Amino acid sequence: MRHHHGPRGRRHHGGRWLVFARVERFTEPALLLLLRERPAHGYDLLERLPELTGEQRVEMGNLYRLLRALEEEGLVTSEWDEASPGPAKRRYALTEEGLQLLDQWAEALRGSRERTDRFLERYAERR
Amino acid sequence: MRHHHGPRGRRHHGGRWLVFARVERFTEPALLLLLRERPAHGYDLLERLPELTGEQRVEMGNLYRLLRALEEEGLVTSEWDEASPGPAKRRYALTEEGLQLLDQWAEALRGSRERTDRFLERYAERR
DNA sequence: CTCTTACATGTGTGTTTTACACATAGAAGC
DNA sequence: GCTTCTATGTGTAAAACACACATGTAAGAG
Repeated sequence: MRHHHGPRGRRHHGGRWLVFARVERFTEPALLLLLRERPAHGYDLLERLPELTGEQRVEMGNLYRLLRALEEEGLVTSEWDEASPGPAKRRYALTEEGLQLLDQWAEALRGSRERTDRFLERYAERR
Repeated sequence: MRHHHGPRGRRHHGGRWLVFARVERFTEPALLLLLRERPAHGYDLLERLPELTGEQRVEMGNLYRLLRALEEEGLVTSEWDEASPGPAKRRYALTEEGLQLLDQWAEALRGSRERTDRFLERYAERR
């Protein structure tokens, strides 16, 4: 069994806290941005996501589920890529709706950045 | 029953997406920062948190649970405040461990800010 | 004195998100 | 034949979050 996860973004290690702060559901906008640059399949996105997320790996299981969820919502479309060699791959492309969602994510992320800035400024005061 | 929440940070409204991007578990560092400034009780923190989180209200239920969890971990201490008037209030104060965790959160948030910046720069390219 | 409102601290629980383990299969190199 | 890389998935438990509701003190209005 051995299923015991600690709290999400932090753990105690070597007498000191190690914290990793992430934006909630950040893989979604990261995915949309990569797909705006060019259509791609899941495994390809899996390799390119860490450039944006800063994590070693994104969970592949959740990634594939997210892609299918986005397709159900009409934010991306997909089709089996018959042409290219190797195992069958499903090629995803951004829709107009997905592009609009990406725009909204970008605006929301500017807001998040401002809040983080305010936090850090307030943190820097009164040391 | 009527318990159906949509996806976390976004909803479709009026033919357009409304997205709100938050850092995971952000109430924790916000709480620690407020407590570094001065000891306070839960209800007081509840009113001052939106300055940092940017949300209308933080869920009070989760806030009180978080405070007790932080105490169990030795990050804050508390005692009933007998002196002040009104309903009994539990006054929380930051410990040395809590202060160290706040420092790590601040560093992690600088990392998150940088990743957000990179995302937004990449988003701004190739319009 | 009774009623309402503000203060203050909680519990219960359903839904969503994430982490981790595991399954399946084609193709390429040795 | 065997292993590794590519590629797409399923199962599920823990954690995080949203929403509803419970409990009790005190102050002010009438």
